Amino acid sequence: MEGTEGAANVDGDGDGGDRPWQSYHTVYTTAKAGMEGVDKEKVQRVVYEMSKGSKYFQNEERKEAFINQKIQNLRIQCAKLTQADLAHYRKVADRRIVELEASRDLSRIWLHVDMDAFYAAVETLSNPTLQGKPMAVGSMSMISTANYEARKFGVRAAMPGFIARKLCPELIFVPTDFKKYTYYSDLTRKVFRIYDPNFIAGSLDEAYLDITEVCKERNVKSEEIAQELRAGVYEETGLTCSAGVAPNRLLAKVCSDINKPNGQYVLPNDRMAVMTFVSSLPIRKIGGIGKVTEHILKGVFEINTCEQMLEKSCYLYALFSQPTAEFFCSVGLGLGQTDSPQVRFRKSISNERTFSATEDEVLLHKKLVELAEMLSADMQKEGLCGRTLTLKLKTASFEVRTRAVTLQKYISSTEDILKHAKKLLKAELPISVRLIGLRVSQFNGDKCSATPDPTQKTITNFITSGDVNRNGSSFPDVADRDFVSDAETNLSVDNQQQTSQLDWRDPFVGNYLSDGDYQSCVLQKNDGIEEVQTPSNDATSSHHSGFTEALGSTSFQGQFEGINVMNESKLLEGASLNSCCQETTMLWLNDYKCSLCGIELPPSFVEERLEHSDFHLAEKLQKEESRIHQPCVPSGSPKRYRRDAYGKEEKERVENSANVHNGDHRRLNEPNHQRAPHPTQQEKRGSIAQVGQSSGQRKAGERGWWKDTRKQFNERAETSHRREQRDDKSQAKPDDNTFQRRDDFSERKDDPLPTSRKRPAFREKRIPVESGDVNLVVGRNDRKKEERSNNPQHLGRPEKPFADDRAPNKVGGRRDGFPSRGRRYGGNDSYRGRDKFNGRQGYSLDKIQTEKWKHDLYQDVSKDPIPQNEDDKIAKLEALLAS
DNA sequence: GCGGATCAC
DNA sequence: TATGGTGATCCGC
Ligand SMILES: Nc1ccn([C@H]2C[C@H](O)[C@@H](COP(=O)(O)OP(=O)(O)OP(=O)(O)O)O2)c(=O)n1
Ligand SMILES: [Mg+2]
Repeated sequence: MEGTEGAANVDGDGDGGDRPWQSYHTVYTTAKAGMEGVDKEKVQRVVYEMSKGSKYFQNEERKEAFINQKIQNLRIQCAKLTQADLAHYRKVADRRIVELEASRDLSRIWLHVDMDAFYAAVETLSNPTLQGKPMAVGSMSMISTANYEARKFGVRAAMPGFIARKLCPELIFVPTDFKKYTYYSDLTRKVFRIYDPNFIAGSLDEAYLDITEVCKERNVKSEEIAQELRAGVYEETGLTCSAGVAPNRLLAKVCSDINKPNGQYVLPNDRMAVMTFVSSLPIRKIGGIGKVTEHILKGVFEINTCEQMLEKSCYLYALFSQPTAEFFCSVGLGLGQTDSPQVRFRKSISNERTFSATEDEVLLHKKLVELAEMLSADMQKEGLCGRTLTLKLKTASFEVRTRAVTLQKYISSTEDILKHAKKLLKAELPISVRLIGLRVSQFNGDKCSATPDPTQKTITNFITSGDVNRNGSSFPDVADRDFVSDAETNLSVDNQQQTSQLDWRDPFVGNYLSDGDYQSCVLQKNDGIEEVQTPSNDATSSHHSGFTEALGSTSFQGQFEGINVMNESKLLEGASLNSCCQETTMLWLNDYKCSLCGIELPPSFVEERLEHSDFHLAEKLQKEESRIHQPCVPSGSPKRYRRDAYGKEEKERVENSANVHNGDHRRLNEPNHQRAPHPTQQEKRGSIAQVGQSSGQRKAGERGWWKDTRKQFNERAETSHRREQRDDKSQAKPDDNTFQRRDDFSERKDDPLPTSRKRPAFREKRIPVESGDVNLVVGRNDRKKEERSNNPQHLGRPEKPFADDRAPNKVGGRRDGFPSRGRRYGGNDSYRGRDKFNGRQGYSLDKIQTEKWKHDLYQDVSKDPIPQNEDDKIAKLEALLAS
């Protein structure tokens, strides 16, 4: 902590200037285990030298500049807070903290186990001659992970191989082999199951086990279980792993990293122990707090440790959304999830490929076909059908773009996917890209293994088409019906003859619409009826889908719930106002909240308030005007128009034939099912790196700082129980292979119940800031707003890698072996917890918006935030906290 | 619903 | 020469 304080005088950070290599984006997260003793500065310099000037680097710089701008804006907002504002947020924050404290659950014992240098260790098992030599799994382009010998040189996961080789000329590269990793992963899970049949598998190499019962039944200490478990894993696989034990998953994960290579650390279920542990813990160690979040918290609030989250809590509540601020505070309290998450199903399936940047349309088309085929195969393997297709492109300059369409029909066939993907791609066309990806989401209920073939589809479409037409959305078919594609083709061809668009003839023959087609689509639509309807349709559509989701999906529930709450609160709160002068008068309730939208705006934000009231006025005028004029659609540039037309077209279709389609699909889909959900869950790892550099202040002591922390933790532990939590590496030496059978894992089925915390919707606070404007503007041509970050799911997470390793394609060149696809999802789970403590945050600084929860906060404080019946409890906790 | 972004492994 | 792939979630529109 001492070092931490020093960090307070951060300043602008020394990037840029004399030591450009220290810019935080060049910092590979060197905080990972095994980086002790590494000359970080040297690594930084090498990385910088090797990257400097590259397109990749330039893009990183661009992103960093953007974030720095955001930091600036946040600082400005901070500076604007008056004493009164701070007092207000102080109150809000304190109240929340007390409530969070009240939710602390120390009854469970969680163990997080994480294999050491997993892929590398497995490779070493296969080839013992690699032992003791610096080695990395991956290629010259990208490294998946590196063994500890290599880490001494600064080599690490996600680092391009050519840079790694620069750092360590003798580095041995081993290609990835996911089958192997999966095999060993299964072996480890077999051991995990012994201690917790419902363990939560994170990725291939990590898992969370609730060992509460085992400890109780066998009357043994958690550390003994950890020892035993690790020994068991070693015996079964010949691989070493590390474990962390704590009262919740978030901390267990942090603990498993403390004595990382082949060690363990136990954090007792004791509040003081937890608070002490967390007090000096760097925020970056927390899953969900990544490079950007760390940079922002450090840059704006000078927060380096979890404890400081509490110290700055009022600022956090003042500048971020409640869920975000709450997450941060919960981290400061060392809270995390302790329940057993419910099974979750995958929400999307995707695939993407990187290749040498090209603008060759034929080539791109080819890629698209391959992706569509693979994706379709994966979907059918799992019996999935989805209605939203998203195309992802990464330009030669590393800028990522996504374009999506939501269809009325659920699709899964290569043809369907391709048909729409081509349209999306074409709209972006002339473009030089280095990556193309496809993703399908919005699954039909869940599974729909049926519909795997054209046959059924054809029938469905046939029926569908009739309905669609009946509804008047004539053109629409293009997008949906498969069989109709013939018609579509014809149409397309015709148009092509008329309008042309040679470039696309080859690759996209028949399926693609030329610009002319788009236009005619639009025209047809207009003729058909639309425009007038559009407005109302949109509204309906939106509402409808929202409703549906709320009913069917837990994850979205919160959102809608939130909206409802907002409305209600509006009504409640401003009842007297709303009922009579809602539209005309805007008041600042309690001198903080807008009576119309609920946004909270401190009195000191004079300009913002004026702007805000102007906004409502404008809104009102606009409404009135539209009432008079009605619809009419302005169109932008041709290109843009094209896209819009496409999207709108789809939307309408959804509306018009939703019922019919749903019926059909349901029938088709229901049948199969089987998706063994194996709820793997995972957590992220918070270890990391050193952005430290960027903050000049702690540069010197940084490495030592955390190291010391580790030492402290160990000492403390030893002192109290004298047990060596740290194993000697002696115990395990991954040498001989021991492989055996495989197994599969089980899943967790408990249903957790939603607990207290409402879903974190991570919005930010939205304090209007004029500076926000600046920010927004900063965005480039298209837009770009600000950002946010989020999430960790210390919970579920699907598993990713999978054995397949399907040869990635490469176009111009090489290809690396990465997990190309994550099948194995058999179940996925990924849950996420919408629950409590997952990290996420959103930073923004943008305009103003109505922030519902903000109001909630306000109400909480000024009215009656705390449930009566809990007063006592709270009071007690308060006393506890005070002590 | 869409697009941009973060995070994790 | 050369900077990955898969999935989830958030936020502001
Ligand atoms: N950006 C990343 C990070 C990790 N992995 C893969 C390779 C790792 O072997 C595996 C597990 O990730 P870990 O973060 O647990 O890293 P290791 O197990 O390799 O090392 P450690 O000993 O630090 O756990 O996931 C990857 O492909 N890409
Ligand atoms: Mg690991």
